[in-house]
Amino acid sequence: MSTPEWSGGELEVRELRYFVAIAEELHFGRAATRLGMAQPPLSRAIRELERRLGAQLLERTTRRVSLTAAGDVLLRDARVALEAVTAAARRTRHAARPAPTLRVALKADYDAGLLPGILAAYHEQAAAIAVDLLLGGRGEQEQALRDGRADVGLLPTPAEARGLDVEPLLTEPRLVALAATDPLADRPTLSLADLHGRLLPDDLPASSAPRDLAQIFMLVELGTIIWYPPRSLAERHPRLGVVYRRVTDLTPSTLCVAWPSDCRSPAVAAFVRAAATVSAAAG
Amino acid sequence: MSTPEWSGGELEVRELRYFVAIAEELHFGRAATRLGMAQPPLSRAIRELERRLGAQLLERTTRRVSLTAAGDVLLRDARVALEAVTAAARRTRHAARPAPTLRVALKADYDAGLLPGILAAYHEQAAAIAVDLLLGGRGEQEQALRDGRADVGLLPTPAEARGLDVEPLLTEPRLVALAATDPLADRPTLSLADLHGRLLPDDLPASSAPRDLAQIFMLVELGTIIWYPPRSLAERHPRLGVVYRRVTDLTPSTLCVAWPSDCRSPAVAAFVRAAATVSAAAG
DNA sequence: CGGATTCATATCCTGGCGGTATGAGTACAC
DNA sequence: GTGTACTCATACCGCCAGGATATGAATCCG
Repeated sequence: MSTPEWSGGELEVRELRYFVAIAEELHFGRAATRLGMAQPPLSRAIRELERRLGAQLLERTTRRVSLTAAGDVLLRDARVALEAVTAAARRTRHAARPAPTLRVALKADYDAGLLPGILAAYHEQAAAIAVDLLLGGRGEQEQALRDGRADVGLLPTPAEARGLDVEPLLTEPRLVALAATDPLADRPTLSLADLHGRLLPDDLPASSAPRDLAQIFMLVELGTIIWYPPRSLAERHPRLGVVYRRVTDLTPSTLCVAWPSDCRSPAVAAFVRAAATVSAAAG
Repeated sequence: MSTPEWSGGELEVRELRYFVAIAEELHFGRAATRLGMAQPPLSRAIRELERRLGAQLLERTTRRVSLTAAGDVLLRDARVALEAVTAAARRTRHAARPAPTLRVALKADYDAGLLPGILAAYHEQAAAIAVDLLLGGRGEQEQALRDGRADVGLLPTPAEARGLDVEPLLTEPRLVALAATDPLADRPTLSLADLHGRLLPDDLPASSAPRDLAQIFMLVELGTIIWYPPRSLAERHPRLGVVYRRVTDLTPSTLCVAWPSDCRSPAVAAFVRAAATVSAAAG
């Protein structure tokens, strides 16, 4: 049962990149420019791809290009496959370095104070190697783990865990951060209904979205936004002009350790063990 | 941050296939034969791959080939990436068929009797399309889901859920199937300790491993092996010469519905909903 | 020490892939 | 309705990537 439904040649990474570019641009000319090539060979490559798959991927008139159902399927799967290929290259290049490191992806200040303990426990283990910290914003940890830039991650409840193994470490409530001058700041406890309609950091347009804690604090102090940090983060960042209040019905935040599910590296295993140990001791 | 750590060209599917073949054979000549090509171009391709990755993948003397640490990393990741590429092709080809079907992978008799109900509930939904059943042995369901031959699976507690989303449907105890003539058959209840040392179907060498229920039953009746079927399966297969007994400390079996985690097909969603509904009604 | 085995090197050649020039179909202005 | 601009398809050319064959070099074994 090596290859039962064989209906033509082999998919190639180059073709997948071409197709993704066109599917995203829906325009052969622009896609060709983005790929750094001319339009005709691109047209021909897609036609060849369609022939080999026995599937029409794009509806095209001379004025409009659109995806077929099959094209939509390929777009999703091609992105996943390309990600896997680049991850393979990145991980291999890293593994070949004279002294490979354990690359830990995390979001600054979202370690619930566990990081120093975890690192200490990790370094005591035999399988431990040097650690590189990879700081990133919301969601970048998952991306880094999937595309091979990181080996293990420390992150609050991953939304998109596809391809990752996850181990929860610590669950803690989130608070709401308000301007001290906010009318609601007088009340010791709030509910989500009280906060309905308030802007969160993610609600701002990308151009003015805050990129770090200092920017978030400024916007909170001004009353532009409110913010739901985990309790441990709030406790470590007392700040004039900003108050924290409990919110009765706000879902808590769970700090997790995550790693690519096909990973067999002893260093990653050691890190996960260390994290589990420290969280058990803390919990 | 398009491609920060750029250290040479692009990995290609062809090269990954070459590398996997060599890594598995650890012999250039045999790998070349398997790939249907001559040995020299294969050697050159691997050398080029190593140059582009900046990583030595294989230690070779004229008499022995072995994987380096980096090669081991690439072998794992290349397999995953190749699987993703062939899955993309298979799914696209299937989606392009005039009337695509929902391909349900399952293990015969391991549906806990839920399948008819699930199919009925599924077909009542608007998003339902025709169903193809894909029967396979242990572990083949996961494989089929990952490589694009199946869209959704019904399977007992998947061991290797990498890249799959899983929803548990029904947990039920497993029993032990014994020859009626077995001394232990006199006792109403057993423990794992009583059965220590007995052969299970998986313990047999691949050549004589049973491939279906009839073969398993024969071996059980002969006393060659014992077997741990889920209760619902045992109930539907009473059989002369074989008795079922409860085992106090045997882990139960959970029937699950599983699907590729990046899937957005409405037909799959409908099937999962139907399965959840039926299992809730049954539970 | 000689033969067998196996990976590397040298050289040739074909076909795939990209480029340029041009055709053809469609939307839109007026 | 007709011209114009836009965009995808076709035709054709040229280069080099990648495969084949022949041979060399290194190691193991008797």
